[in-house]
Amino acid sequence: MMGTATQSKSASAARGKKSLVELAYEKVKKRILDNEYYPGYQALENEIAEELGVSRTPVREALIRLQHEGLVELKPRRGMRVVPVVAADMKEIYDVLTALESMAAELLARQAPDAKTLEPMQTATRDMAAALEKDDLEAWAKADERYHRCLIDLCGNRRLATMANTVRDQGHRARMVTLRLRQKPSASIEEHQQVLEAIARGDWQTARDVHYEHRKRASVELTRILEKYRLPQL
Amino acid sequence: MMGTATQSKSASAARGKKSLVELAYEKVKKRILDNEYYPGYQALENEIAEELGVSRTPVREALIRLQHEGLVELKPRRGMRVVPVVAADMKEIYDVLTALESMAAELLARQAPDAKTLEPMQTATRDMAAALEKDDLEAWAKADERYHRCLIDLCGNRRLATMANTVRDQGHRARMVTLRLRQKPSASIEEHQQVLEAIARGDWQTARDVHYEHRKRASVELTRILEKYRLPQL
DNA sequence: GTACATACTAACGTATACGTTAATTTGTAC
DNA sequence: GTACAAATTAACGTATACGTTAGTATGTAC
Repeated sequence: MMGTATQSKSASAARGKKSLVELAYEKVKKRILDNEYYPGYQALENEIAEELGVSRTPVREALIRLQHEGLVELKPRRGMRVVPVVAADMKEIYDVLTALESMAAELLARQAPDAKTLEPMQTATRDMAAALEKDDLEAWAKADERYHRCLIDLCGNRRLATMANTVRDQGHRARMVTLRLRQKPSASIEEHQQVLEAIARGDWQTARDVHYEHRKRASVELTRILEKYRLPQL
Repeated sequence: MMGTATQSKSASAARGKKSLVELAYEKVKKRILDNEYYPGYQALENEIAEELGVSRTPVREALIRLQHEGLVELKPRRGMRVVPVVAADMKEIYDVLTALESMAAELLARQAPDAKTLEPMQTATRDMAAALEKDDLEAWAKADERYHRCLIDLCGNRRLATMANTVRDQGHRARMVTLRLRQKPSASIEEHQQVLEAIARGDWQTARDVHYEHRKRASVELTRILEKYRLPQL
């Protein structure tokens, strides 16, 4: 069985420029975010290693990383378990996002960036409007995510960006599931535009405050839906 | 050499309830925070493993964790390197702390906690005043840290707490070094008291805003000192 | 059938083995 | 002495080995 998985594989990995740890990390993470490894799903280190055709070592390191990022739990004899997200978790996640992103909006506004810098965010906002016209919620969600991702990338604070990305990933599944359960998310577009205008004119207080309210509103909306539909875990 | 470090050690580790990874993590982290492994210090996985009397495996896992927490860098052939903190890093760190802690103050205030809950923070603030009377800066710093740690622990958001602790550790060394270079930090005590009062009466906006200004002030003060004294890296 | 003791299994934590390759050293030409 | 090529070294990434032990299965008494 799997006799071909010899050490000569390490050579191909080196050529491909990616370590087996990174590979395992990305694959497992993708499966979790895509809901292929559903909440509560369990698997042993061995199983994943065999699935990916590598030894336990890189899988183990990848799982440890995913554990620290809050996507899986590692229990001594039970392997990894995809951590389910409940309503209370979602509130935590959104509170952290609110804090970090409104700071990002402030930091970006303080730089009073030119139109060219802000264009990715402008484009994302326009794409959201276009997607909503066509009732394409998937596209809307993608554009929305792009907007938020740009914001934290542009703010210039690497530590903040890493942390915000980590918690956003934690809430990814829940956001996807609730996408179809809520009203048309039309308010977001207007709010994004207000934030963008404030940023463009260097009005960091307004940028911060409006973004803060934007996230807070989204948080309440989402939490309410989770409770209304009694979604126990996502 | 080190012939006694056989696998039978794993038994003793189990008895002691702590894995060798945790042990290595804590020891290396302590040495970094205590400035024993100074900024820029380099060491190979092997060296640390031998120092700690364990094999490379747990050391490696501990170092990877420290890397994700921003305390060390791992470079392919050079082992680990303690990452130096420059003025720009300090600004990043304080901006993240400002964002997270002012959210923590808000969250705590929204719970309108009773006096008993807030007592650890009250005590910490009083200890700060007492330490300052005696010109004991070490004690002041410890009490100050206790105040901030209590705040984020009490706010109830675990994710926020973990992240805030991580970045605070990143700035630990710099804070210690600058402790003696700045004016008597007397403003902090008054500000802490204002935040506490706001929290106690459930005034979450004031709690948030005052704490925000408190951190911002500290950030500017610290950054200015780093530049004034031309401290290149800490 | 239930309750408990014993034997067994296998997953993990850690140690060790090993191929690859970046960094260094040695060597050579000019 | 400098510039470049060949040989050497050793650190890492990954695979494999192995002891410990939690969890399960087997067995026995009632």
